[in-house]
Amino acid sequence: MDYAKEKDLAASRAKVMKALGHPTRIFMVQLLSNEDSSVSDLTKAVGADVSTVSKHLSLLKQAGLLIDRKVGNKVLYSLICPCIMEFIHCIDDVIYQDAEKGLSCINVNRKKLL
Amino acid sequence: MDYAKEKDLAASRAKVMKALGHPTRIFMVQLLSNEDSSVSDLTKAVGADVSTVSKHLSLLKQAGLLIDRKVGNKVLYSLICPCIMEFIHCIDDVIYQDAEKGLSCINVNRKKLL
DNA sequence: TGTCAATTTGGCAAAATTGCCAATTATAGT
DNA sequence: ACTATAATTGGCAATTTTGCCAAATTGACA
Repeated sequence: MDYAKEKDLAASRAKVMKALGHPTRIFMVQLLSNEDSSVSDLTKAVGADVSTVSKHLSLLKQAGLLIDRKVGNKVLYSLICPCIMEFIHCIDDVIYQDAEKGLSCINVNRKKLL
Repeated sequence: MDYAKEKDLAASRAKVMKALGHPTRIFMVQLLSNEDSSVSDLTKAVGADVSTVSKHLSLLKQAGLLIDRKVGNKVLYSLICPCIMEFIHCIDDVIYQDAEKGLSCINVNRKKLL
């Protein structure tokens, strides 16, 4: 077997995952799921150098997760897919399951449905 | 504002995302969503050194995504949350939306619902 | 017990990521 | 045009990740 297609798909998916695989970046995505924010707002919230924040944002944009627009003096970033948060909540199952051992992910899901 | 809790959550989430943020690792997760596999099987599919594959697997295990069990001569790995694949499909929306510009993620989702 | 196949671990060099500072660009408001 | 604020970019050192080889470990089975 060659798996060429599956590997291509994996590479595309990995790129997006990787973008989300940094504490500061996923934190900013969380903030942006509440409201569009400027670089300076995010910089305050994150507590790092502006240049660092700016680079993280452009990486997220590059991954297809954010868009930006100029408003007055500032650049506002927004989530392209607000649905990305549902997706992130899905990851939380893995974290819970890790926290309370023995409780399978499926049970966690069932719990939430009840 | 302090955001201490949100930042903690972000860090936990980032850890899992990061584990999935590598082409080889997410490819193996894809394979494991079909059937449990041994290190040697995965090694063939991936086409890297066994030691490399073994290390990737232990990283995924460490992230809470896989478990392993010994069966005869081999170590079989399996997905703890098969639901992780739904979550991965969610990412595909971002990829599609990137491919066909102008089609928002929400529309892609609507399409799938129809 | 000895051997062999399967897997993990140690070690290391190459590559990639991260985050800060300094310098640059852009633009709103005076 | 000038100034001040906002953001991006270039550059670089420090850290982390990656992937291979070689060596050690594990367990099945003769």
